[in-house]
Amino acid sequence: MNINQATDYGFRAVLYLAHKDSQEWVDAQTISEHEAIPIRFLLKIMPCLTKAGIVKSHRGVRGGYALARQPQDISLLDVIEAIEGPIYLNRCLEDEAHCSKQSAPACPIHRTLSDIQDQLVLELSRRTFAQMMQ
Amino acid sequence: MNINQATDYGFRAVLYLAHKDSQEWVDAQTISEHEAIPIRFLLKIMPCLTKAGIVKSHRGVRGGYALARQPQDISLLDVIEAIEGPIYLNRCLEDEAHCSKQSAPACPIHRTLSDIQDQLVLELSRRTFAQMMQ
DNA sequence: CAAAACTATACCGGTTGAGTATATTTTAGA
DNA sequence: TCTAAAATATACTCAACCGGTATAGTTTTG
Repeated sequence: MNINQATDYGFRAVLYLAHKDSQEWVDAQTISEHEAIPIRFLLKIMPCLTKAGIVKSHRGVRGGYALARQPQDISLLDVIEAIEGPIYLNRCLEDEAHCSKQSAPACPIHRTLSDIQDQLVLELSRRTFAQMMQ
Repeated sequence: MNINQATDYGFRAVLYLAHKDSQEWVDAQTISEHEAIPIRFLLKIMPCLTKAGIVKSHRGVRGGYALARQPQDISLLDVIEAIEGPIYLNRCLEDEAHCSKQSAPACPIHRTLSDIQDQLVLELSRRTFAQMMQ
């Protein structure tokens, strides 16, 4: 029941870029040093963020990364889903076939967890990087 | 970011017992059959629930399990913590030493996740098995 | 004392997590 | 045009965890 380390590093990388001018390319080495993220691991994480449209990248000499959207338009949920995929509190909420009783919709546990998951996802989508910059 | 299968089975076992008379011992075989839980796996999970004071057990002939508390006094959180231990959305929320920047309290990401974790835990503690029996 | 039940512990195969390594591609600029 | 700086793709490693099974032991009733 937790966020993985790659996602945590992703949060930090995005927050770091949020403090920079979005016209300026910041290379992975710089992010790595300032945020204490292993460089090779960071280089594996960043493409997830670019594919999700959170960050843009530029290769070659003087290349690097910059935010692709405004900080107020990037939520914690965006980063989590970019790196880990969708959130499911229980595997039966991902695919009802996982319920060994084959009764997901009628199951009160399923319904309760579904409610709580919805609240969690909503809350994560409300928290933006703009809020965390202050 | 999810609840594991043992916990899911734990929810079902507790909910099943909640529908029974608490004076009556229900054996693992019966729970296993009604809730479609692999018997040997269930037998590994149940001691977590007894140690947490959620369920009581009785060995020997005509032994089994029964709830140790009223359904309205058992929350989803109780069962999760009994089986998985405490909830931490991020490993830095478990132990600040995990923060590679060594700045957990000052970190806006840490603070935000901490807020969200508190909300999640509160919500899980509000949902009781009595509510799920209706 | 025998059988029915729970308990403790160890094992196992598969998957995920965290991170490293290597080779490739793109680009700016000398 | 060549070189160096950067990102990308892919594969690898090693440990931990997950889901489940197996074995042996203890307690209790009748």
